[in-house]
Amino acid sequence: MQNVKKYFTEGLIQFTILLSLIGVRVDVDSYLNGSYSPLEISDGPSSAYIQTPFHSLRDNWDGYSVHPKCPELDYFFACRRLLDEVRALGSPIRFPTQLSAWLVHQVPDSSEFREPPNSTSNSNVSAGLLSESTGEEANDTELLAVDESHTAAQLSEPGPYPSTGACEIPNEEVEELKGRIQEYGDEGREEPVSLTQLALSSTLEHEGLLSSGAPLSSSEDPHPPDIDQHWSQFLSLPIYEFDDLDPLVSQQLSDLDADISSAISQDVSLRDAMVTGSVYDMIPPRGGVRTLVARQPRGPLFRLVSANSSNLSPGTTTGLAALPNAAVVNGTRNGSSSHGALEGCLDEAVFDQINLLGLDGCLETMDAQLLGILQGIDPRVLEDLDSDSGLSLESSSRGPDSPSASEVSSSSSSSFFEDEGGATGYSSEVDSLPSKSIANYHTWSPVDFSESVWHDHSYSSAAFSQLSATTFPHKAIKEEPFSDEDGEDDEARELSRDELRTRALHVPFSAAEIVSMPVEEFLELLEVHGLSPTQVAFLRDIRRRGKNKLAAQNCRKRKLDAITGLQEEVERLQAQRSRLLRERQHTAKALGAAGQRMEHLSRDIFSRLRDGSGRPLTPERYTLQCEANGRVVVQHIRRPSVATTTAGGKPDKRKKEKKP
DNA sequence: TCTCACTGTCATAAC
DNA sequence: TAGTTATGACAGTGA
Repeated sequence: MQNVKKYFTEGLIQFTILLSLIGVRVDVDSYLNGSYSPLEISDGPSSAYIQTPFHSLRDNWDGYSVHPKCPELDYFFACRRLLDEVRALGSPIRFPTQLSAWLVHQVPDSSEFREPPNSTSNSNVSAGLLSESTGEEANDTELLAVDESHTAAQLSEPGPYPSTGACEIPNEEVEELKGRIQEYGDEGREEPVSLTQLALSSTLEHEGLLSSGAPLSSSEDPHPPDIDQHWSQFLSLPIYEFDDLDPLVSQQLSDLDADISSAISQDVSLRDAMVTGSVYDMIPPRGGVRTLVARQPRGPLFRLVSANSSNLSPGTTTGLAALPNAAVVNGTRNGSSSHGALEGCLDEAVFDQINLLGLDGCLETMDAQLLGILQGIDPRVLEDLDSDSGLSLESSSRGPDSPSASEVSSSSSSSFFEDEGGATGYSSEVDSLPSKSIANYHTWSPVDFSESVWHDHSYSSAAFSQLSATTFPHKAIKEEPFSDEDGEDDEARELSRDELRTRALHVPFSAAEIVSMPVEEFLELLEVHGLSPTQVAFLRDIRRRGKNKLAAQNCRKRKLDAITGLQEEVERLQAQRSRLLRERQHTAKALGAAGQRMEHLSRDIFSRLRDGSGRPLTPERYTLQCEANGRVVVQHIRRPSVATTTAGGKPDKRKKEKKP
């Protein structure tokens, strides 16, 4: 990781210094504002430039977000060219990136910053970096854009740069500074808080990405002209793989090419590049056949799709849409070199098949092909079906310790694709498919190849009906789009048994399709293909289980929603109760206070009033009444008041007083 | 090893 | 009557 950071920083520093030497201003702030990366990739006549902001890269990588075109990247191409030239100079230089930015900023009036960039200033900058780099660390190492139209507003942005962040540096000072930079470059890694580390610390935001990427510096790059390609490869790697790339830093770039050259294609079209993680779209049923459009997420998928689909006519593209199986070719572990041969085999074969088969032809040939395939089904499959058909098919109650567990596991999922070595799981499936079933798959191109990769045993209730987005590009793909054999095993584990069986039976529909298709289509399917009773029962079980699975998911979701709603209702009612209790207490206090004030006022008033005989009126015998017109009258209490606040003996006194 | 959450499946009732 | 939906119950699985 340190090496990668070193190379990354070196490139930026060299580029920056070069530009500063030739008097070109480099606007880091534009990059800071735009969060553009200097690491744009891709070449070619299509100009489908892909910008790769590191912030978005890390955030969106799981979502396969490929960044759209950005016309402002024209700056970056010039920048990149210069960067390549700078890298070609060799001579690694260690220097904080932010200091580089500070160096190259130019403003007409640099009076605000008079301190020359000497070692003291370096220390100051270092301190500034230490104290302020946290707010800028997300941006300070990404892009240096040549921007002659740099505005003062941008320059005046707060940041770790001295004053306005710009100064004019004489050439001799630059030379001196270069020497110091070289010194720092030689010493930076040994210093506890070196400038290099400071620069690197400013890249903490991208540390995960840069932690173990490919070598970036041309100083150790035996193939400087290939730097873009290496960058492309570097950027094409998922974040989680970067830690695994540390050893690659010390390797030759040729090795790197061999390892990850397939990770991304240079000739990827924009449309391919825009493909996101949602790799499937459901095509409306046509002729009783639902089709899946396989979108390739990225990596070699781009290459395969772009290389092949570009040769396909619209009709054949439709054929591709009708052949979800083709996705397995590309989906077979993107970037996994271990499957390169298999990919090539499937790629060529399947796309040849695609070229031969259009959607129309596909539909017409399904029946005949199905009949042929059903005759060629692996006897073990039929045996399994015979022994495990109907509702008791593949009961989940079989535990691993059950005597039938191994039998079931081998018969239900692995045995169909298990090679002689007994390997199980996804890898075995992938490995064994070409040897045992590739012929059948070629014969049955419509068979759902895609689910060899984007299988999911969870029919997302919302997405399953549409078979879009969430069904096949399941979480495993999103989490480990470039995973190795472990990821393959995960995928194999996530491949539902029904999918496996469906595929093993070479039914021209995936389990998802069988479940989602209308009953009319399903019945038509059963009739048209002339399936055996066992196969009919199998398909019905698939449909029943799939629907019940959806129902169970919906049911559980409803239950959870109900529970959640009830909990929220309880919380709401509890809060309401607390509020009402508080209001009641408050009201009681207010009422008591008002009663006391009323009593005081009454006593005061009565103390001032006299009856006809000149005796003072007592509140015990008289009361004040407010009439509707606002008049306040004194009324004689004719009967004892229940609500009186006087002592318990007073009513008796009133009674006594009233009696006379 | 136990617990818990999640999931798939089966059985059954209701529509 | 067949198909679908809803739901309880059970078991497997992984954290």
